[in-house]
Amino acid sequence: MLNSGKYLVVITGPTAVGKTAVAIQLAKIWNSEIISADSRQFYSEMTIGTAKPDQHQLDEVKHHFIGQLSIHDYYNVSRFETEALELLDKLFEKHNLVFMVGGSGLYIDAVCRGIDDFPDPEPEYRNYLKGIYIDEGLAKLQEMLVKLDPEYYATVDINNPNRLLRALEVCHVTGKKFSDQRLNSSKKRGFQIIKIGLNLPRPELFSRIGLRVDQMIENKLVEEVKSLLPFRHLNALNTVGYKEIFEYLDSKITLEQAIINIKTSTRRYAKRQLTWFHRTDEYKWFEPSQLNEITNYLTMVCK
RNA sequence: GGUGUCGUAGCUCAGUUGGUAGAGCAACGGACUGAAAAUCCGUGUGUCACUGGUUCAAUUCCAGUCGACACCA
Repeated sequence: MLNSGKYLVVITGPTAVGKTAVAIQLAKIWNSEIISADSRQFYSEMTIGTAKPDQHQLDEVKHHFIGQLSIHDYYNVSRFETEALELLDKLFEKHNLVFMVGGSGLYIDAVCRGIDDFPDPEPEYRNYLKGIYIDEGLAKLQEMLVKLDPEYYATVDINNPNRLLRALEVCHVTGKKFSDQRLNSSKKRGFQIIKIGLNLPRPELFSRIGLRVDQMIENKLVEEVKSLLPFRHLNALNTVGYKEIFEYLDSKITLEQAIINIKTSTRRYAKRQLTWFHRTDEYKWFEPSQLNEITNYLTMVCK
């Protein structure tokens, strides 16, 4: 049943552009709620380094998917797709517009167009593959994949260990070729989707990134990271702002250098986000200050 | 003041037995369906400090100038 009066408004853009503030303003205007699509703000232990909305902002508008996980939990895009869709069903009972805000392009796409169904990975087998990668190198993984799934091998980036590992893992768990199951099809959703991108001229964005990193340090980022030191091997902590402070805590670099490195990594991350968002021309782009224009646009589009 | 070493990409440096130069990092561009703030790929952007000399040809050799550092006074 297609519910044409329901709209998911996606608000995205590079890190530090000012998505949170805009989303809160819009959600207040429509008296609605916010689904976060930020793969690092999920974790309750990571607050300062992920620039989560502060308590005041969280009190203004109901947010979902902020701090609902522990860094010790296993999570992935597919689960996010399922959980976000379940939640959207509920939210659309009360709201015509629901806002999804975040910078994790893959997670946004999973909600908007879906992701193919695969069984959950087996941790033991994943570790086994990782062991092979470490002991025998990339070439061994390539050799394994070309035998199991030559079609995928021909199209995949064979220098990217993550891609190879993933494909091998799926072949093993399902007993079928990865390429036969990777349909890359678009699923129909029971709501309309409106995509808004926020961006700023590069120098302005970069200066905001610098300021925000300085602010994180003032807000005691180092303390937060220090408390997570025992868990540094966890995937959640393979994150900009945390990696660099770990190096500082290891006395490999000075704090000053760590701060410079965080700014650099964040700029590069912002660029990667933009590359992802520009894959499609589905986004209508605004500057974060154009709240009136965005509001008018939404009013016009959401009938 | 004297002697020595150095001055090459945004940064750290390599190199050319004389034929106008290349690595890492940064920067810039891109890919990406269960790790995605992850992971991976591509691109060299240059008055080789300056001025003169030798030479067919100088970033390279020689002299001077300037600058940095070290040591000696």
